[in-house]
Amino acid sequence: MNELSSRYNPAETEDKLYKFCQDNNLFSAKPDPTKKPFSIVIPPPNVTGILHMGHALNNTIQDILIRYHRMKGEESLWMPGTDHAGIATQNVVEKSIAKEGLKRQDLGRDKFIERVWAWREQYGSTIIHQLKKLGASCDWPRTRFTMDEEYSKAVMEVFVRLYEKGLIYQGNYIINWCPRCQTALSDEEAPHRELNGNLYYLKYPLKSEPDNFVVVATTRPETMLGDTAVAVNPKDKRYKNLVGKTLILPLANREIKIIADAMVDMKFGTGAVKVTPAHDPNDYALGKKHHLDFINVMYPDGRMNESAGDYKDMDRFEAREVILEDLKEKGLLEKIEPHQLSAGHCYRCHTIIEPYLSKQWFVKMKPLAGPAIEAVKKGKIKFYPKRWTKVYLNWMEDIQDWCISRQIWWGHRIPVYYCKNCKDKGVIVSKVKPDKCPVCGATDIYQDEDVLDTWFSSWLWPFATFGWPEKSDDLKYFYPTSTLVTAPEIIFFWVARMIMAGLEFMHEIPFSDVYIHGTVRDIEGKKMSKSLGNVIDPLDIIKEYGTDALRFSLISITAQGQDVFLNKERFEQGRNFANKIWNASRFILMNLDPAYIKTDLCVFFKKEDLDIVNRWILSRFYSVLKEVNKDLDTYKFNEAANTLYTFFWHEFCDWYLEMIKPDIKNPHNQVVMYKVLEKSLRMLHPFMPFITDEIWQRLESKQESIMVAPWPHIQEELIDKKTEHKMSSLLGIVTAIRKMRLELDIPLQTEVAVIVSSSNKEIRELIEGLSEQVKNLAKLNSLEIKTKYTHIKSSFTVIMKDMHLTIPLAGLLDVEKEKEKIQARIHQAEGEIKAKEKMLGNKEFLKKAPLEVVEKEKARLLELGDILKRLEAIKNELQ
RNA sequence: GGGCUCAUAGCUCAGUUGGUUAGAGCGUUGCGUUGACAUCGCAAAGGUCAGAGGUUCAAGUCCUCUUGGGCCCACCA
Repeated sequence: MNELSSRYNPAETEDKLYKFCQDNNLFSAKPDPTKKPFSIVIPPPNVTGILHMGHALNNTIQDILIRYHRMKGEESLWMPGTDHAGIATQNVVEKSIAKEGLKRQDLGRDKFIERVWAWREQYGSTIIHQLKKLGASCDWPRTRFTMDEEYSKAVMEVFVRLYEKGLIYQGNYIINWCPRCQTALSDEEAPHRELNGNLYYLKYPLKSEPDNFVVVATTRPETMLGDTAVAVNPKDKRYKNLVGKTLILPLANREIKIIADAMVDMKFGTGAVKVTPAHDPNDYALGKKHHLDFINVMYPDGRMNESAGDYKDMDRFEAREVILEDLKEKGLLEKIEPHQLSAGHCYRCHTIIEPYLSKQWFVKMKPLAGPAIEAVKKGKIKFYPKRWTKVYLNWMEDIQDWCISRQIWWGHRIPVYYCKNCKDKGVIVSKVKPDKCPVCGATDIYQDEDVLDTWFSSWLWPFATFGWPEKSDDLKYFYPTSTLVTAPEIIFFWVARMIMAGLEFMHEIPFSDVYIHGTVRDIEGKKMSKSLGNVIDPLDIIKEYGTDALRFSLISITAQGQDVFLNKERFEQGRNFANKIWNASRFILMNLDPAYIKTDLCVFFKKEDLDIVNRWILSRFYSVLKEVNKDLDTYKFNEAANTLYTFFWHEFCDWYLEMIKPDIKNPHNQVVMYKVLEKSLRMLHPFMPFITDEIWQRLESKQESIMVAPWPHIQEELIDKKTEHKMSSLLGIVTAIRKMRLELDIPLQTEVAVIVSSSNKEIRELIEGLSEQVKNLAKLNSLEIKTKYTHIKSSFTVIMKDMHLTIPLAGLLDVEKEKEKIQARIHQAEGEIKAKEKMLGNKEFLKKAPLEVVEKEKARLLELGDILKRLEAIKNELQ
């Protein structure tokens, strides 16, 4: 057996142990019919990604689940991979070639794509390396990439199937257009943000009476050049006799009509709204309804186009200023009011998006959403915490069609082909490029320029990673996966769509549980982001405190579904805990006779032979195990972590080890301290994989990782709540004695005897029986407890040598007040007993409630009886 | 406009279908380093559980309202 060095060194051990596990294939999983499968697919990070705290939290949670289930004997697979992240990656590579003075257009499509692949080759596994530093026990040889050849096949397959089912169509719509990225964005990719803008009031003269005007209000005056009508509410008396009349659109000098539509809000602005069907979604709808012209006044890059006349080639915002100047000059600008407005922003580059009319590909979502709503409503898929269910359902029930085409180069190219010969007459949708046109037979065939939205590949992740559409063994065994662990911001992007895809293509849900964790924020509640400069880099924390410290601290503050507020100091807790584990283990190793290692706990002793201290710690251990199991099964990671923390540090180290110190060579103590340590290590392992493994491998003196050790079994017979209760009273007494010693300023070596008398024989005996050990407690060396104990903890009689002293510990005891308190407690206990009796007498309850709950209630009832008796004894004593 | 969420110690937060004396970490203060651990130990101070009302034998926990934060969704030009 090796001795442990005086201080744990994370840097040294982490890489060594991770390599050990990888070399021994401990992370790999394959179908095994004798075992229950447990699988998680990683939310694939962007290839451009670098590890941030969000990843650290997300992946630590997954790793805990995987390691826990693996130890429980389930065939546990954590499927890793990365996402090609269309726009993000293209942006990165564009930036990199810009250093050579190149634009992607200079290279051309094929050459540019080559550069992207080259970039991916070089930097694409950064995030993977970083996940390994985190201790993630993924089955790395399986690593998938959404642009892999095999994966791409699945994407094509899906497109074709949906098209053939009539669920994919092409159409002209107002979409969110990013003029910088020059691509369409889905609604989810264009979040609205508040802006301080202006509301401009423009005067449009009437054709028949050029001195009369209709005033319209707009936030985007540059779009006026594309106006093809002005709309008013038919109920609006102000405009009633103007409907149908013609206006002259200033600057453009075009004639436009005044139309009436109920969509117009009379209260907003002037009640008259300019209609620009090509540049606004509402106006587009009006345009369709009233058969207006669609005049597009912008180039895709946001500059004004030839329809804008004199303003051609100006940037949209520049044009706005010039147009306002010109209108002002003509006296057609009535006023400008400051106005709070919200506008969509590109989620990648934060440019204000332009609602833009263009031809795009869409997926009809309603038919896909139906089954996905059902699955959640019927409870086949459960969200943790529950409240996300509602968010999900709200969105699904009002789902809009999904714009899936993007005008970028990096991504899955849309499998749609056109024949040059019979142009526009039809499209050919095919997984592979056809040799000739099926209509005219011509061979001059070209592919649609657009690529698919990145999410169009990631929504297939839970089955495409297993080789779908092939019916692989992996797919059969590991699908549906068990739990999805992700952040709330991608419920719509990803989670909902995966559910739809799973049900559509696999005819089965993709996962049964969805655990949504909080967002990692800084201590001021701001989202951590590079631009704010408030980032705490997990890799820095790993360097400074160790991976285990990072993981433990993160988990211990992650209450289910709450956002995580972080500052660096939080990680000290994890580091200190690691240190504690290390030192306790070191102490035990120093004092352990190796002969006891192999001893079977149950064979070695009878429970009745153990003293209360050992009985207590064993009972506590198994109670903790039970709690941790429950917490992990219900995704309460912080509670599991904190339960373990408190048990290990404040019960096992602070009390148990201190109490057995004087008699540490006693075989009972030897076996129990060793067993509790080694089982605790196993339980701590999912949270702190490295330090537990390092200690374990030395404890057991064998070349085997703790990760393949079984998760401890609960031994119900060793759980003894009564003993736990007794012990906690006892510890309370000892604590009180310590306090008393301080207050009396009794030097450590003074002989003190506390006389304890009690009507509770059991406790008295307990204290007497324990006195040997209590006597030996650290800093209580010469304390001997003899007899007197009263129920009232705050008062003790102390004998110093032969001098009797009665000392109220916490100030003088107010008997009247104390009586009142006791009476209140009695009242409360009686009330509770009544309620419990009623509950246990209720047949409905007994029928419905799980056995466990009933047992718990019964135990509580018994306990209450004891409490009541005790309270009454105290009451009598006070009289 | 609709929905969600939060308010508990100086700070950051736990608190499991209502039930024993409301907890932790950090910070503050005092005492303690003779072989596990100063990345430590023992203790102290610090709470009208945001406010008001209600249900109950019993409310931090359930209901209503008020106040003040945060987040998401939505077609206010």
